[in-house]
Amino acid sequence: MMGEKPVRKPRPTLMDVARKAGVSRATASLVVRKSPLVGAETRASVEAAMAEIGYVYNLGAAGMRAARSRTIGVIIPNLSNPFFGVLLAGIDQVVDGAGLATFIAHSSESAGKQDGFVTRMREHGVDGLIVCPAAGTAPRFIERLTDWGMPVVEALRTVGAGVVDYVGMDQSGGMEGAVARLVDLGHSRIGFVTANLNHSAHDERLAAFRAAMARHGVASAIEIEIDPTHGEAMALARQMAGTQDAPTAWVCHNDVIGLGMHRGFSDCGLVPGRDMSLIGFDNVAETDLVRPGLASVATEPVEIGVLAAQLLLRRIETPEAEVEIRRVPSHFVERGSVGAARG
Amino acid sequence: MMGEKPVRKPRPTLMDVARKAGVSRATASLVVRKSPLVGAETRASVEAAMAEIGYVYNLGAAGMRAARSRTIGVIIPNLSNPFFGVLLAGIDQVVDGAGLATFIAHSSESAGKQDGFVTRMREHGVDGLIVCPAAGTAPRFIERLTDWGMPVVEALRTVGAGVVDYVGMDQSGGMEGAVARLVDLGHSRIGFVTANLNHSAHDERLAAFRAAMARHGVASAIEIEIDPTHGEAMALARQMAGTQDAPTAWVCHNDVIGLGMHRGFSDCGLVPGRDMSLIGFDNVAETDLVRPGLASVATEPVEIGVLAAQLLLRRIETPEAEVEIRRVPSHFVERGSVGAARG
DNA sequence: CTGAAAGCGCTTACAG
DNA sequence: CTGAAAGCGCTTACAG
Repeated sequence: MMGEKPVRKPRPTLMDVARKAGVSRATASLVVRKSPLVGAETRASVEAAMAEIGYVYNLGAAGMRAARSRTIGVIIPNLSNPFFGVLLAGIDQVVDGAGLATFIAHSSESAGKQDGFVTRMREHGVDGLIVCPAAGTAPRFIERLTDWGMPVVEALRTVGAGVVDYVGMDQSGGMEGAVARLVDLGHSRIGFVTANLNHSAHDERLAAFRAAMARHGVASAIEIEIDPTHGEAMALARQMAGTQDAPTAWVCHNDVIGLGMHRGFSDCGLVPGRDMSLIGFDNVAETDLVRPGLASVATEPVEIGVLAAQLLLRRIETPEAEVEIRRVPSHFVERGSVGAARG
Repeated sequence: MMGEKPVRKPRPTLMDVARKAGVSRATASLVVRKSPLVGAETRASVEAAMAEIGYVYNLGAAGMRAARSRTIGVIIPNLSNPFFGVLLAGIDQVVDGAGLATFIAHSSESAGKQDGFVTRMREHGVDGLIVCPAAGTAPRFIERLTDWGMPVVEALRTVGAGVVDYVGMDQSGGMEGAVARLVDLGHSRIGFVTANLNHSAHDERLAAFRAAMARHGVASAIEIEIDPTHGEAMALARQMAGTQDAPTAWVCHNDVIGLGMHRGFSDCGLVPGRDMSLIGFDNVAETDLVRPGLASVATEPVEIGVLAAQLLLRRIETPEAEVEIRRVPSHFVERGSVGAARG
């Protein structure tokens, strides 16, 4: 058994490998780095030596000389939101595929924690950073990173678009689809429920809503800002259920709010899609679990993650490349929570 | 503006700091490491020098000599499951508090990918590893890590319990509560829906169910294994809705299955809690969104993450410490999906 | 509290 | 393709 003496064994070095294989250390180094300069026979014997003595490449030492760590950092504002888990999976897929490792940090929407992380990541010598800025992050945050010469890509939210690469979603396509469908169904009193978070995606969604409403010649009945939690959204729906002349249709900043309102209306005996229409945003898996299903706007977190990682790798490779901004389209997904307006 | 020449500036070294402050490099090093050996005045002047020239501590170089990286690795099988996001937040909280950074890797339940990650983490010189083993991981996986002398803690699932520290959940408390409540309500035909995943938490849940059933003198009506997806669970519920003598109550391996069955039964016009009883596992936030709410067994992902990180830090500090196994209690949470058995 | 020396494990030119 | 030398930026004893 163990647990008695799990003492860390001294790791063999490249010198040990070289000695074992009867070559110089430089040659062994070339083999490790898969250089084509080494002959097949030599390579085989070095690799055999490595296997035999249990050699482990020391990336830290290599990086110190080579001035790169084969490491990137990712800063995520909210790990409890499944949306970010999926985004992370997309990033990981590309970064891992390129042979790099990912540091993760969880800002909990705190710009202060975020500042600390950035310093730590820099001390660890990350080759680049993907950041989804915490709510309330100042543009100064990104400037500091670029002053350092740190390759940076913003994802989902931006405070420095135009200065660094950015991959966000195009809110307008999905929002237009949602509003157009509501208008088609005869709704003219349409409300928007936004979240009290200060970040670009929030502002863009609200702006996209207003633009779509204007395009269809409808005035927004009401815009309400709440904490983006199930509980707050349920409370709002219960209140609205008893309100005279409340909107006949609601668009919500995200599915957390949409699902909460769905439950709140249902608790009051109102059926979404019949008594009022309800649309969320993000199209998370749970929209299919409630009855009737919650219509939503689909965004592509995996694709956004993949693109962000690709842009970062490019930026690391080519620091002087043009700043690039990518917007991943969104589209409306209809479900039972949407129906015709009632007289 | 930038985007033109974000060339990485050469970082100042400790030698630069020492020169600037008029001290030796060793003294500067002591200041960086917050050693008490340095006088207040000297410290102040060194710190001023660091600030002035924009010094950034090079953790890679420091770690090479000190033989520790102030870095740990975490291997997670499924980032799309919000449960793991929350677990990660718990881990991060402790690790970050201790001043270490976290590498994350996403195995997607693949033991093969997992092997690759472990090698890479080792090359990066992580000080320790928290692993939630992918389904199907062989015990050999953990043995290899301990052979290397790598500090390891298993979380949520174990293939090497007794050999390394492990923090899991105690399935039995919550399961007993769930089964006891069903029996109380007069149910005698109780089914269990398990997931086709091969890992310890899966086996434990099934065993806990059987034990609770035996304790109450009930024979399981049926045990069914499915893909743990909403779709499969919905399909199963629809099938069961039309089955003569189907169980009057169901316990599910997790909330993904529970929520899927909830929707499936509802689609057939059956109301959980009235026409049959339904209990999930994990108590995710979404259990409160469906109507009636899905009863579930609450486990504590944050606490499990916190404990796992604490055990790892201890193990790194004290490699020879006794192997420790911790089980975080679970408890039954009743909601509307549970009701009296009908004649 | 400080200085000079050696070394952590690798890569980078540079000469063969 | 190979070898000997220097250096990446820090920490660790060790003598003052």
